[in-house]
Amino acid sequence: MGLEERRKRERENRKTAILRAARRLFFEKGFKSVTVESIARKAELSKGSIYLYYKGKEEIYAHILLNDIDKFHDRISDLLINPISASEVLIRLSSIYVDFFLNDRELFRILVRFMLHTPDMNLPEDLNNHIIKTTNKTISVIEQVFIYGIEKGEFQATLNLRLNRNAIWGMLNGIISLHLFTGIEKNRADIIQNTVKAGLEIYIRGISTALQAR
Amino acid sequence: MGLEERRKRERENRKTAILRAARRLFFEKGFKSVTVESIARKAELSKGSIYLYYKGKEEIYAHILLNDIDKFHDRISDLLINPISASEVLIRLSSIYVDFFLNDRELFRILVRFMLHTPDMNLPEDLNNHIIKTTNKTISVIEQVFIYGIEKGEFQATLNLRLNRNAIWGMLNGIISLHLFTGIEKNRADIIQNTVKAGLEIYIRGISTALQAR
DNA sequence: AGAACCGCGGTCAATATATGACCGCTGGTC
DNA sequence: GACCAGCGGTCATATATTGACCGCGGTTCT
Repeated sequence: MGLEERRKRERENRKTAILRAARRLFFEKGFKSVTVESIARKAELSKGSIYLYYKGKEEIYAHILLNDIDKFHDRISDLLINPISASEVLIRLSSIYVDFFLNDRELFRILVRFMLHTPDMNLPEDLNNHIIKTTNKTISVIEQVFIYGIEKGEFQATLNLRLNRNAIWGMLNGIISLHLFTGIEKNRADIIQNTVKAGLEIYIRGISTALQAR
Repeated sequence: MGLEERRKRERENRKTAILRAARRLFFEKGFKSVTVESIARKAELSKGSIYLYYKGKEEIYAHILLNDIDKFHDRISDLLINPISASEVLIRLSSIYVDFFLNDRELFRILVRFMLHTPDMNLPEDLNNHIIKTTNKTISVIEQVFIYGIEKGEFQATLNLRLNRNAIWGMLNGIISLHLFTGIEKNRADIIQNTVKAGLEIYIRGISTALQAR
């Protein structure tokens, strides 16, 4: 209700307005071909004002990445709260994964390049660390699901965690990459989701104890 | 989407924020005992800023009156769009009238003093004219209802328009004044509404053709 | 190759907006 | 009638915003 409070609130609003504007632009054009001027216009500000809120174009980009990565990690982590079965969690996880990156190709591109150790731009040190840390935490969720599945007797106890984690991870990225590369559009997302789901179910069958029981 | 546009929009937002803040204060304390500083605080601005948007306290008050009067007139005018019967319109009109002024005592006080030609403050010339004009238009709605009633054969054709208009108008104001004066509160509004409705129905019976038919 | 040019990220003097200490007046108190 | 308190309104100061401008890296022209 105060006066200081109002200015603070308005400052935050400006910052998020810039982020929202920039996010849409980066999403559809990529980092390089988005100009600061265009961000300013979309945020209904002048170019100079952008620099009152962020150090520069790169920092804006960094914030967007951080937001997206954290949001993604949160969505994935939520799966562990009330797991029904390990298989189910894996399937949901994949669905979230695919959905997220089909809506955020730019982030996907960044993360893939990160994984391949060929980043295409210099991000600030701490952002780099954050990305690596959060990505690892997210990947480790898959491992945790495997552990949970083994504990519940759902998966074979002899499962190689790292190997299987990498397999799932790779499969997801592969399918997404393939579809993005071949230019499939967002409104065909269901096709991709079905492809992933089908592949995953076969994969899960391969590592489940049910197979052994027969 | 533009930049000029954003600033214009924000200016309007500030103006309405001030008006909203001021309205609440005026409503509960009356014109004199509301300080500009208190309006500024409620609108989360400094006192000086208020004067960037309005010439002064009086102008703010004037705008509030204008808004309220126009809104009131609109609500009353809407009744003429799809009239069911003249009696029904009169009853609805009275209900809106009472409801409106129970929620806006300050405006009621002003308008009554206007009608009695004893305004308690000097308002700008054009505001004065607007109030008089709009008030007359609103009063004339009652006359139009009578005319409509006569045309539909609902009321006696010999009805004296001005006399009956004044009677209704006076009755409404009288009942509201009485209740405001005796300190009845807003949450007892139903009692006032029922009083008005009962009185009005008797009045309408008095001027309706149905009586003659018996 | 290198000259000439262009477009962009980033800067900064100029402008617009917001603030609150201050002024003069008024109405009340002793 | 001298004092005071409290208010509406002002204005020098502080903060926020703007867009013309700068320099640099990349691209085209000769």
